[in-house]
Amino acid sequence: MAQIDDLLENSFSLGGLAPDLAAGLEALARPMKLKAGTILFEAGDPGNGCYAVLEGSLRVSLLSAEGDEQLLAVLGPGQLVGEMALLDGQPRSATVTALKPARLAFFDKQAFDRFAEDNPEIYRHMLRIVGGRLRLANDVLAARSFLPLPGRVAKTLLLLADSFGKEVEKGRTLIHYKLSQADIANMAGAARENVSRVLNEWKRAGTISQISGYYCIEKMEKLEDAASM
Amino acid sequence: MAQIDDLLENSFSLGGLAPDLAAGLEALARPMKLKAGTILFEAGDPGNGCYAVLEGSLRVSLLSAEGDEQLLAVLGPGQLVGEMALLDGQPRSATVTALKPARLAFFDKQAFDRFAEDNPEIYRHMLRIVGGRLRLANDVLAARSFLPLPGRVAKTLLLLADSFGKEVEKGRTLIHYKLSQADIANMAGAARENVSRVLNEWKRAGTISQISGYYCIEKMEKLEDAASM
DNA sequence: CATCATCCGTGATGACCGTCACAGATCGAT
DNA sequence: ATCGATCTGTGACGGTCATCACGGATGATG
Repeated sequence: MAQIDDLLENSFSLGGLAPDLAAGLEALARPMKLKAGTILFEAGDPGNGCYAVLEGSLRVSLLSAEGDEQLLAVLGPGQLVGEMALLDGQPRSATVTALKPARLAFFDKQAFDRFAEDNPEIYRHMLRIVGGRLRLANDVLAARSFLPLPGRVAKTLLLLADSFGKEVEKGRTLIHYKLSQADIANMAGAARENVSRVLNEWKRAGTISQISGYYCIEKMEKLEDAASM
Repeated sequence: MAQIDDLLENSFSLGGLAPDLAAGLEALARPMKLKAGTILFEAGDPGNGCYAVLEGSLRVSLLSAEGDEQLLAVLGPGQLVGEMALLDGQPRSATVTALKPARLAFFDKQAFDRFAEDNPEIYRHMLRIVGGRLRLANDVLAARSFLPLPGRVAKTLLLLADSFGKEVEKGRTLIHYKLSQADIANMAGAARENVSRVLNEWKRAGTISQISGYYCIEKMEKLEDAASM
């Protein structure tokens, strides 16, 4: 359980809690595993708690009746998911799946509520997380509204770089997550074929590159420029 | 100040607070007026507090560099706006304007923070509000991703009916807010001309009508059907 | 290493919808 | 009541981008 503790104390999303709170939360957490390719929950399901990612990554997406996907986010270790269910009793608003095996910590709604009643400061923390999500959502919507296809792809890469980027060298940012063109297309809201064309153009121009399958941003400015509204 | 009190206790957004909390908030509120056509704040401004609408209505929107607008919401009396600034210290993420004169109650960030420290239950309340906004944002993004133009217009009308609809008669819902086609277009993410074509088609089919300028939904199912994904 | 599944590149085609253009309608203001 | 300003209806045109089609690359798996 030490690892959960570590994450709760150190991660971006869960960090900043007073030690006694983190300890209290740790006691609530129920560790669990998720196999590759399985669904954690689907939009419309009743929400009975939330999860923290300990290891692996989860994809959060909206699905249309025809099976089209709008990828909202890919969450790595330290991120919370499904937290909305703790607030209102509403059903889950998105679908969450694991591509590769993942380890999670589950927080039961009832237990969490009881804990929060005694430690209401925890809400302040949740507010910051949910607020951040809202900002992100607005940002994505703005991109969708104002930017043409290449701009949306640029925006997508920049967002991914925020979550998974490692500045491997001065000015070069590696996106340390295995992405298919289809993934990028589903985030940017575009057809895979056109994403392919855009990415290749940028590769030829030296704006981006691929290092053993991982995308690498070579000229950040070019992308920022394409993504600016 | 009795009116503020009324709103805080009765409104959808602010209701449900324990009476002593509502009273405490009332003490914090600073009444203010906004003239027609003025900007309350713009995206990028530092956020120093939040506002509750007492009278009139505000439009929340994102603006592109070229002046295009993405209307996120129209808020009527009882709604909170600018609450994100209370959570993190981030700048405002959207622009809020008043078309017609409005009366507001302003909550200063510092004062609010101090109050919330003593009454942390208030955060639970904020969470429900922000969570609702996030759900809405995802919903709008899904519509943008999956629905063709007519579907997005239908969705927009249904959303507006949620905020401003009065069931004037069995099955007929009047949207009690003055909307131009341009407004609807800016919410739906479409060109005004095409919105015009869609609305007229629906008028001819008897799906909607206009009563002294206000739109009225005659056949809700038709719209729901068009907006379903 | 052979086979199958997925992923990727690229052309051709055309639909959807944004833009332009403009006339008629509506509404406030003087 | 009149004028200007804004809003609305409708046609024509063209661009962006989704879709289809398919061959080649890459990578998992027995």
